[in-house]
Amino acid sequence: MSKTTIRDVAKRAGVGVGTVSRVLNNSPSVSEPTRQKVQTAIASLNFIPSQAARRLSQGKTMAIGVVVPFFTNPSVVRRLQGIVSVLSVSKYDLILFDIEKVDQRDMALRSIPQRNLADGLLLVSLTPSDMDMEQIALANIPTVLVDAYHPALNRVLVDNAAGGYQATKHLIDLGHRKIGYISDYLNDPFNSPVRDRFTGYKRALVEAGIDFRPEYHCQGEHGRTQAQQMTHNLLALPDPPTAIFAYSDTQAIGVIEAARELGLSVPEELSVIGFDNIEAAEYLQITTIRQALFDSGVKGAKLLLALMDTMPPEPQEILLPTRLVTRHTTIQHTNTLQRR
Amino acid sequence: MSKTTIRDVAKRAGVGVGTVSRVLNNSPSVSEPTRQKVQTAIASLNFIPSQAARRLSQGKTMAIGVVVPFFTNPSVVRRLQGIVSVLSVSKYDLILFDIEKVDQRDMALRSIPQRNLADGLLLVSLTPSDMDMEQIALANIPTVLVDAYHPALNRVLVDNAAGGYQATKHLIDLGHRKIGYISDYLNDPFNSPVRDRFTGYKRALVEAGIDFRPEYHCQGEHGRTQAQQMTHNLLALPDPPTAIFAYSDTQAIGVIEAARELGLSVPEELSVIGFDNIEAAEYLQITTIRQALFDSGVKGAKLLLALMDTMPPEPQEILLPTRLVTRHTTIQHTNTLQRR
DNA sequence: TCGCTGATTGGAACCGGTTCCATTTGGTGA
DNA sequence: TCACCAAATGGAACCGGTTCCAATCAGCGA
Repeated sequence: MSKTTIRDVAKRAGVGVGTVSRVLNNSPSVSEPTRQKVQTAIASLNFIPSQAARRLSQGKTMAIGVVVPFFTNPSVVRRLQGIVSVLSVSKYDLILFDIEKVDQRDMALRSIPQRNLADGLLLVSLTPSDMDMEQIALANIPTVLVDAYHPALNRVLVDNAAGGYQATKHLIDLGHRKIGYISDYLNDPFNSPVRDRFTGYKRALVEAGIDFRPEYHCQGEHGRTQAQQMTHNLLALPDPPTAIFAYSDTQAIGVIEAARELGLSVPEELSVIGFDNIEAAEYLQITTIRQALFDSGVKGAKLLLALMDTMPPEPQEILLPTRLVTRHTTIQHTNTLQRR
Repeated sequence: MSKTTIRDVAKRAGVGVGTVSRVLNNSPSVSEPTRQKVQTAIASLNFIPSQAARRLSQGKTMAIGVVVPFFTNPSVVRRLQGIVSVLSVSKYDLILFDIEKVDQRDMALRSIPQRNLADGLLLVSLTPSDMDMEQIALANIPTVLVDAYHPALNRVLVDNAAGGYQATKHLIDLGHRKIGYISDYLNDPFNSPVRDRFTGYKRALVEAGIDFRPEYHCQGEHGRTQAQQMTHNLLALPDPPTAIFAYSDTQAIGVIEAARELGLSVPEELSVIGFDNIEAAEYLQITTIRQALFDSGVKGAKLLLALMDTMPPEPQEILLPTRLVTRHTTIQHTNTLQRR
């Protein structure tokens, strides 16, 4: 079927292959009558040029690789939506890689740059190790990190420390002194936001003259049910917190579910603040820290496209702000209310 | 740079290019000592074979194209997650195409099959026209529709008519007689589920001896706010419905918001049932019709992979069932309750 | 009329793999 | 010792575009 090649077209049109190629690429140095002849031949033969051949001879793939962890995570999806919105109107194809397991991570981050099947790379919420970095540098392929940091790479970052601070400050301003923090594992080398938000949390406490209480910090796998379990642990403490800052909205939902199970009303008996402002947070009226998820994808993709034209020597950094969104899961703390 | 080719490797290892190629492809007809030599050379030269060249000479792309409309739609995302979960552990790369605008649709559906940059195609929630079909047939590329129908194509379908029936039946069983239906435009040629669910809705009414009232059916653009507006219209009728069946959970959320604005309590004064069972429906405790979103993606991707091995002459069809999930937005209708 | 220039055009070489055919080598049975 | 066969290997041809250089041609000034 589609075995018609540029040579067939050339023969049919009575011209050389070079001329056909020129017509295909809109080269200005083809006379109008010739162009007509070739185009007629192309149409009558139903010819479609082979991407693969073009890629090989040009050395360009016209594709951008997007690497995403845990494609089920709503905030990752939102960032990806931003990326897609930019790339779908660009001339580049989008090749999507999903990393679900830790061991996939290393393999992928090492092999993807090398297979040179993409002219550019976007890594979403994935902090490359120095070893990964080596492969990326070796491949010499323009790369942008979205929601991840490496000094040698271009990046779009969210000010997570500020966000953590805002969240905690909000609770403090509401009169809370006993504030729990539920998060992913702090020592995950590939997740730096978790540490940044924690830093903000502690800074807000210190500023308010509140001692950090290690037992108020729970860490575990990311997820709603895990957060639910951690909340049960927190609230079972002899002196439980009156407010909980959850690392993500997904986890905040788990916190709220745990409270419901314990018969605690939110926010009257327990204030809860999340992070991300995913759509569900709006539906559930969860107070949260908004970060520009969609926009981080947009910015990252645009930065990459710009870099692919002219690679600046210095890695670029775009820092996006966070903002408190007050809804109905946080409220003024009143000492009079007896809990439990 | 990554300009090392198979010939460099061959020279370095003191063998022929054919042998290097054989080593790369794990051909059994290479002696162990030779394989060692070649592998050493590969490692020392830091050689990575070029995908583009391989694709050209093999005539295979090792990629699957996935075409998705409105990538912001949660149910589409969920299906895509299913697809990704299968493809990310396959040997195929995933090329993602997003179609946001109607005019993109035609262009994409016509050009994507032709550019033969993929060995297989998955179309999600996109009903191809006969003209599109022509292009697909012409390209002779294995294709599977997920949540869309065309007699000539393999497909994974959800029993939307049954789902529409279940939803309506549920409301009827609860004693409702005045049941609104809020949906996308019925005459959208590319959206067949909207008609199927409507069919189920009417069938349930007929079976129960309830006359279909055209004024109870609102159609409009898909979306939460649009549904919100339509609900206002419905509830402003002289004899408003006591229950509303929304075409999607997203729209059901809009319905609930409209009810809240009007001071109507759900479900006491207005029962609401959605469709899809997206995650937000669980959080919000919305009664809905569950369809296997994620699973439809999984099934579609697996079907495609199977087809790419052996293409059966007859188009395959997989029909997935729907199931009522009762939560807290529907309740027994009581005539005693005076509305408005 | 001739030489020169710029605009078109033809087509070989190339991109970097795979494949297949020819050749070499080692081993086996008679 | 020789014929024969299977295993291993070398390398030219090929996949289908692009690119660049050489060739042709028309037009123009001298």
